[in-house]
Amino acid sequence: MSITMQELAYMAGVSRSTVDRVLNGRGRVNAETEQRIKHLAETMGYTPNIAAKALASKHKAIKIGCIINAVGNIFFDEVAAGIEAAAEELSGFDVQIITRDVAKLSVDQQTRLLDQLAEEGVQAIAITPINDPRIVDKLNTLIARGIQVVAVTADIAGVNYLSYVGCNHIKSGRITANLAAMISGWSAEIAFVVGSKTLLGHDQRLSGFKEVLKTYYPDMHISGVIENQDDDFISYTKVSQFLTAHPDTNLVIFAAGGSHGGIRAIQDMSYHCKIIAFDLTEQNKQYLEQNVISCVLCQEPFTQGFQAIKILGDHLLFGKTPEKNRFYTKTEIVVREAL
Amino acid sequence: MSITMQELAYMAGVSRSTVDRVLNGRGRVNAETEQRIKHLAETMGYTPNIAAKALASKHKAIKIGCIINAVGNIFFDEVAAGIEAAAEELSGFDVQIITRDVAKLSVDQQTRLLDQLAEEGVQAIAITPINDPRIVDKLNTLIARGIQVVAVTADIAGVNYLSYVGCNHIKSGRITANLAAMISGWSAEIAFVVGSKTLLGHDQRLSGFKEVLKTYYPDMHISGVIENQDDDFISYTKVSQFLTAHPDTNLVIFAAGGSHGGIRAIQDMSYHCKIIAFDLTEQNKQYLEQNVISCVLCQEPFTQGFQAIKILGDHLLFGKTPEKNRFYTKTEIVVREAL
DNA sequence: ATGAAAGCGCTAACAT
DNA sequence: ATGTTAGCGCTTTCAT
Repeated sequence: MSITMQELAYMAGVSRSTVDRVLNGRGRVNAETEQRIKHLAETMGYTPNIAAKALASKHKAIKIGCIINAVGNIFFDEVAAGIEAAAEELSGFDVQIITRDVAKLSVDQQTRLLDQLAEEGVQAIAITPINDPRIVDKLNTLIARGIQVVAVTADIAGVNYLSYVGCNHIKSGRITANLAAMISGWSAEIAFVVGSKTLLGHDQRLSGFKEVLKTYYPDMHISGVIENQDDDFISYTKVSQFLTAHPDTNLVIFAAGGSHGGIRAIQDMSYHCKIIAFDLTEQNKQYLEQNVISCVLCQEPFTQGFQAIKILGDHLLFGKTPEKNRFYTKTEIVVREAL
Repeated sequence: MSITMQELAYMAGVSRSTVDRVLNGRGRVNAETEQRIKHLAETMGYTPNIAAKALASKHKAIKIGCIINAVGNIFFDEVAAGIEAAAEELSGFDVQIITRDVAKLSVDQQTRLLDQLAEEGVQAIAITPINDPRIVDKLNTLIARGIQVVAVTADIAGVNYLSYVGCNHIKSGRITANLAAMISGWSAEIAFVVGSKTLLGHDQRLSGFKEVLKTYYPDMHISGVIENQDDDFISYTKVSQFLTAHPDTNLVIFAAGGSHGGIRAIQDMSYHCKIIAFDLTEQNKQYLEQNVISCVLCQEPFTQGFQAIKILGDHLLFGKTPEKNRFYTKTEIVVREAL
């Protein structure tokens, strides 16, 4: 238990308020006194009592807006649960989390939602941003207005975020390659399914994957990249066409949504191959249980939601700015027995 | 932000203290009043303000003793780090963590340390207990005296713990089997290395492993179980002898310490086989990087230490008793690219 | 530029 | 059995 402000004040021969001003940068303090107190706090190893802070600043209301794609997707359900949990941890403060979740957003819709949140007076926003210049502009405008933004799950370039929270896609691609090699005996013909090549995350994942194949596994080849728009039916059609055209494929990797449709195609063709999928959806769980999928890679969706809100709360409440502006979640490898 | 005690008191027409007595079970309160207040709190959805609680009970000093095998073992270093982190989170309360860490403990030594801690007046103990009847007795005696105990990492039977925090060994064994099958194409001759068959955890892990082989993988056989006492040199000798005697072994699983010695033996013999090891020691990391080990299984040592203290703190400080008295950590699968 | 005082929600003596 | 009072360490007015 560290020293208190009161004690510092006594030692410095000033009042508690002055110490408060110095330590919280509220200004209006003699420069010399300021230095003296800062130094004192430093040498005495002062750390603020977080409980007292919480109690005292209870009336400081903060509003955080959230825009995540939540409906009917277990991944985002978990993100939402993480947000919930973080909000819970912030109870005791006057924080209000305004969630706007929609199944699938157009750029227009997302822009509109952002404007709405700004109007409602949020001081911070957690968002899974669409990779579009208009969103970049909009976010930068809001940031310029003093609204803090954290990007969750999806990263886009050109925005001055407080932080990005989500998967390190390159690394997850590399891990996928490593795993793919392990389960296929270092030799395979691979179909790599992504949502869209223009999606930053999916593309990076593919790059990471390729890098590792090139460096370590000369006998593993990508026979093709399939884009399924994260859609089960497109997935069904395209996978089925692809496998007909490339019957030597013996490993299919779903680095995207739509694994359900793709796997159904494989089963309907009675095609024999190994499968790796991403995200622990209900269907992927079942496929795992039935040994259809070898393993599923997860990206800690709960943690993503949790950390996004935590970072924002810490910033707004305690003025903490995260030292690195990227918070990477782990890529978890889930096998049947781990369910 | 929920309703406060003060408000409840006003609504019930009593004083704050009475509400406090009721809600914290301090007794000395009219049964009828008690019911009324309880009901009121319930219907109004009262939740205590944790920050205020922390502030007010600052002077309530608590002492927690820790006995873990810490010296020179990265696994327990991580456990210790978790303990540290939890203690940090409890700063703001007057908690004192007394750590007694020793390299390797005899039953006598552990008993003595327990007595010492009791004498120092700890209210709770986190311990990695030795599986011995004397320890069981000693712990139960302390528990009878009102000292709360949490078992970390190692579970032993017959003790009325507040909770066990650690790996689900059976499950980790099952996962190991699953993984082993994946990387060896569902067919292998396996050497399974444990510290000691009499160690509850290691034995359970072996059971889980066997179960899965039996159910799912008829072509995978355990050609032998090696006991290495978690010692690198015993490991070296025994593994080397075993492989000479069983030259068809093509997968070695180190479900114990001493993987370094065992792997060295394999390398010295220029023996070719796949390897799975437990715990991310410095050496295992290197072997992973060099593709000597296929993958390493981890058991979240940090989380183990963290949760042990958290459970104890929550109990002592807030009277929370965990609903389930087993907290299982995940079995993490780590591949080279994940390092 | 600095200080004094009230209050955040709760606990723990100390009354009654 | 119940109420009163004084803090816990901090923030926030409001004086000076």
